[in-house]
Amino acid sequence: MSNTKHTITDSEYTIMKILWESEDKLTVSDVVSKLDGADWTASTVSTFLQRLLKKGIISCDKKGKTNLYYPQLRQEEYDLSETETFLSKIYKGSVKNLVAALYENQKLSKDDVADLKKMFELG
Amino acid sequence: MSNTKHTITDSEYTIMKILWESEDKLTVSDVVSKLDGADWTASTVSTFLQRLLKKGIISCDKKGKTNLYYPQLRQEEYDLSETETFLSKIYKGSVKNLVAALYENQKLSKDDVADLKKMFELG
DNA sequence: CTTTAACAACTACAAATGTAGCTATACAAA
DNA sequence: TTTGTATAGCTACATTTGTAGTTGTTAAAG
Repeated sequence: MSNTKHTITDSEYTIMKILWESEDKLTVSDVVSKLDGADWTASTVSTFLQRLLKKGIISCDKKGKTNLYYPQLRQEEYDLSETETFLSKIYKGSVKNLVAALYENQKLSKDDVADLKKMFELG
Repeated sequence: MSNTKHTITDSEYTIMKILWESEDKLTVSDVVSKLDGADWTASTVSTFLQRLLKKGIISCDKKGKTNLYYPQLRQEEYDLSETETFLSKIYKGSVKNLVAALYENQKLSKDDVADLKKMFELG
């Protein structure tokens, strides 16, 4: 329906992962304390949350003055769409091409190969 | 050594694909005429080429006044690095996770599956 | 030799992105 | 009740990205 196809930047994605991982709705400082690598100020995190809100990718409830943020988009949904974009950009849309490229460049461990084999033998 | 790790934007990547596909070094208007979807002016294409030059991702020779552009980075090299960045961002670095996600969401055709199977049986 | 078409180089500018500082307010501690 | 602390809601600003106009020059065409 509403083709409000907004992009999520890398920084925003970092925030989204935190929201997706959490069962509960989170405040700004909840998010800050869950930041791992990135050390952003609360102000910065707040800006990213505002931008995500504006894009309709998250929502929030108000508990008094405090905002409680939560996703409006499921992670699988977003990840799949990103994956398809990526595959068509680099691999003409074919996973096979991707896997082949990694394989040919010894980027797959024996375990990877074994796991993939197993996965397909059941299918 | 020189950690001049520059990023290639989507538009720049479109240009790079054209340079990679060509055997010969290309002028601005060669590139323009090879543009498929995107219709950019020569000016725009020229800007992208200048930026790629500045990033050291391409070089050019001068033939009189005209510049002849060509890649300084192999496509496989770039694509692999992009792929690894992508995999770690979305799939914890594991191709298996990617393939599994696509598989579980019926994003793989029977042909894809057959091809992948074959690929691993030989490995 | 003069006009023109092509091109490089520069300048420009709006939108998106990364990053954070203020300010007013509300809630909790004292 | 006063005071500190967290927070939301601006505002701000540099950088990157997408996109193109302008200018000066050169090579080709006539």
